[in-house]
Amino acid sequence: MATPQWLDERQARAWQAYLKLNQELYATLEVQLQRDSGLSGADYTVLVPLSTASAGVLRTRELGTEIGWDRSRLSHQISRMERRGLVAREECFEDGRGSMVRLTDTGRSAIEGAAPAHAGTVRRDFFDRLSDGEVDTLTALFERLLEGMERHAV
Amino acid sequence: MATPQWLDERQARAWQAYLKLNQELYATLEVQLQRDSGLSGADYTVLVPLSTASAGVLRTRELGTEIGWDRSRLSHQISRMERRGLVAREECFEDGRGSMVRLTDTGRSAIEGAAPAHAGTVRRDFFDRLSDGEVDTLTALFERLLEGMERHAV
DNA sequence: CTAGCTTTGTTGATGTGTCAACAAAGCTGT
DNA sequence: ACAGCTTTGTTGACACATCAACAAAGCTAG
Repeated sequence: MATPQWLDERQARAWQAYLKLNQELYATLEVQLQRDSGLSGADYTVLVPLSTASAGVLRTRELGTEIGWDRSRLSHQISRMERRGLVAREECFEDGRGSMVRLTDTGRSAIEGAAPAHAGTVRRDFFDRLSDGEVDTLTALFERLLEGMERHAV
Repeated sequence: MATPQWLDERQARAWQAYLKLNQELYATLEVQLQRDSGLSGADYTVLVPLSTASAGVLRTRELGTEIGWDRSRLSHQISRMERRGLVAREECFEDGRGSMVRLTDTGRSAIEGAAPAHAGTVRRDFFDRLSDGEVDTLTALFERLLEGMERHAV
């Protein structure tokens, strides 16, 4: 989404920088993750909550809520990850509609192997170039923007 | 890409806010574009440089460089857009390997119809919630981060 | 000139994201 | 009990992104 005119010059420059930064940062993280661990960003996003859940099992719905994905997207992703042995589907006893996702040993090794280098890349390309004060400034601005959007989305 | 532990608390919070903001903002823009103009974000990105190019024609390679896409991604996207009549492929006379992409009348109407509402959404969810000083701060930080990444990418 | 390398673009395969349709189970009011 | 609504999850279709293989044209050194 390039968004040209209809923004003033100051805004256009800010917007360009924001879009470009996202593009570069996401691409870098995706490549690093894939190369060093064989995981995609989508895999990583799914594995993180599973790895911190007690027993490595989560209700599918919970998992989806936690990462902000809808049911379809998550179901497709789980199917692909199941094929590769990263997770396993299990029956949900409390609720016959539901299903559980279990982190396999393979999946746990993958996420534990991937996390340090991933976080290292985030630090190298993001936090190491910002002072503590700047990080706080960014956090405040991002959270303010987010709050505004959530109020709006309703 | 959720990135949990391995960042300190301040960093984790900043990173979460950044990821969430991107997710919300991109989703909002995508929905608004699609609903109000029938264009996707990918369509929009391709149409913008075409709409400002003289005669509405660009060398495919130039277009790709401008928006930072590789040849394959662009070729696939052009094929989909060509099917819908938004652009047309033409022969490149100066260089027999190349090809040109022309913005059709349909494509021009689409981008001109879409731009104001798109920019309006960007303003509403982003710039209207930031002071001029904050916009400048963000621009400076984003550009600094970008510069660091480009140096690194080599 | 021409053999080999580079540049440009297309294609097919596969992973990812969104949408609409569907099915099964749970819930609610009567 | 049960009809109708909601919740949860899966599936198929299609748009989008990435990668590797390929082909054709240009370039360059001998």
